[in-house]
Amino acid sequence: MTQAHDTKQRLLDTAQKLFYARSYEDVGVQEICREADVKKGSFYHFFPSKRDLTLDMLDASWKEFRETELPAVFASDIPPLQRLERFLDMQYRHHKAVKEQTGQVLGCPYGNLAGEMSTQDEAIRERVLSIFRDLEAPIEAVLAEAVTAGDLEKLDTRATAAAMVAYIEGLTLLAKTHNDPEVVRTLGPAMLNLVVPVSEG
Amino acid sequence: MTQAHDTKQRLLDTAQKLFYARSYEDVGVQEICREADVKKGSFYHFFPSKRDLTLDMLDASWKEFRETELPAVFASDIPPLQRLERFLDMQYRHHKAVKEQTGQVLGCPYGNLAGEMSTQDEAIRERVLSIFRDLEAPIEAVLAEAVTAGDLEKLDTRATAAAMVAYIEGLTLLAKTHNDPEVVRTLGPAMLNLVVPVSEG
DNA sequence: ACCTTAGTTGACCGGTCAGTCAAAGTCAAC
DNA sequence: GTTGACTTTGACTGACCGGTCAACTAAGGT
Repeated sequence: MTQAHDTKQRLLDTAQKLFYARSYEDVGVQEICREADVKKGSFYHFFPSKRDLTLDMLDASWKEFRETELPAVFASDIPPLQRLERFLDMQYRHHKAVKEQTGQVLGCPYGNLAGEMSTQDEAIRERVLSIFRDLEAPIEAVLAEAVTAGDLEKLDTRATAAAMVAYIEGLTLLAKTHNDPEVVRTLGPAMLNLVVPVSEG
Repeated sequence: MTQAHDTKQRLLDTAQKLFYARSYEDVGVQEICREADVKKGSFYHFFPSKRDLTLDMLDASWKEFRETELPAVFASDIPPLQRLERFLDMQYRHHKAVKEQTGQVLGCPYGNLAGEMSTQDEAIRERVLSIFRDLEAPIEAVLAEAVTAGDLEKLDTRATAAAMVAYIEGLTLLAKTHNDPEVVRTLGPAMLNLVVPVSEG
């Protein structure tokens, strides 16, 4: 009974790991199966296609991140702007740890997929888009709180949150290209200056 | 005599177009050859491998961009900070035009390749890295000029230029994920706030 | 005991992958 | 007008791609 659940979960976990370490197209279902110790027939018992596995993997991966990592980072135990710094620090430590384990900076699993697949698979593009939007929410909340507290001039919290997500993604891509997590540490704090004023009209 | 040069060039141009529209792994040398009307044997006469073609393509593509587009954008006919705005506007217009032609925002050809290939091919990663570094130079020059002119507080021009490249890349990836060039237009100007202060010590 | 259902297995499909090769064609220099 | 370097050609390799399928196993419900 848990065996089936386990097989499916193992496929999801393995796919997540392999896609993140390499790319969607470079990893075949054969390899996912080999690594997860699952026969190919079983793969297609659980998922109608590689693409559907990917969609499920994105949902599961983001759910996990949003429910376990994000609340801790954006918890109200420190002032709002410091939470953004904590978020940046978490990013830095993540890439540093990954580099120590694998020898490489792997970038953002969602950004990687977006860059590779947005023009190729509409469903995957939309899934990643909704993840990006999801990430904007707690950032926007923090910004609103900072404005209320008087730590920040009035600004377009929605647009600024989006700009910050863009900056994080770009920074992560740059760190991947440099293969150096320090890029995130040194350039990260500039994110706090990234302000979009309230649009007039 | 120019026939050979032409065949090679056609392969380069076709590869550039196809890689940009899709991805490195999704485009095979067979397809590049078909599209360029070149037989596969000829491909391997000119390039030892798909990877080497890609390296040559990156060199040629960046050389073209750096020598024809960049000088116009960063020309000294307007104040330094306005040149950054002109750069952003050029980006916006590019993605808008591409979307009108193909129906899709394709992102940054270098960023796409970096995201897909940095963990897979060291040579490609390094080539894109040197492109990113190359792009930082004119931005850094503009920043230095703006500081001299008193338009900007003193800042770490090198780090700020890198942060701006990161932001552009992130913005472009976000626009690709949204499949909407307007992301670049609305969020672009925030780049000008992206300042890294002079590091103390 | 029997049937259903979920899960598993491995052989199999047509097609494509990057890359190889030997032979033929082309053309300029001598 | 022949040589030799450059270029072109298309058939070929072995591996792999995503996906299919029918047969099989195991467990539960009745």
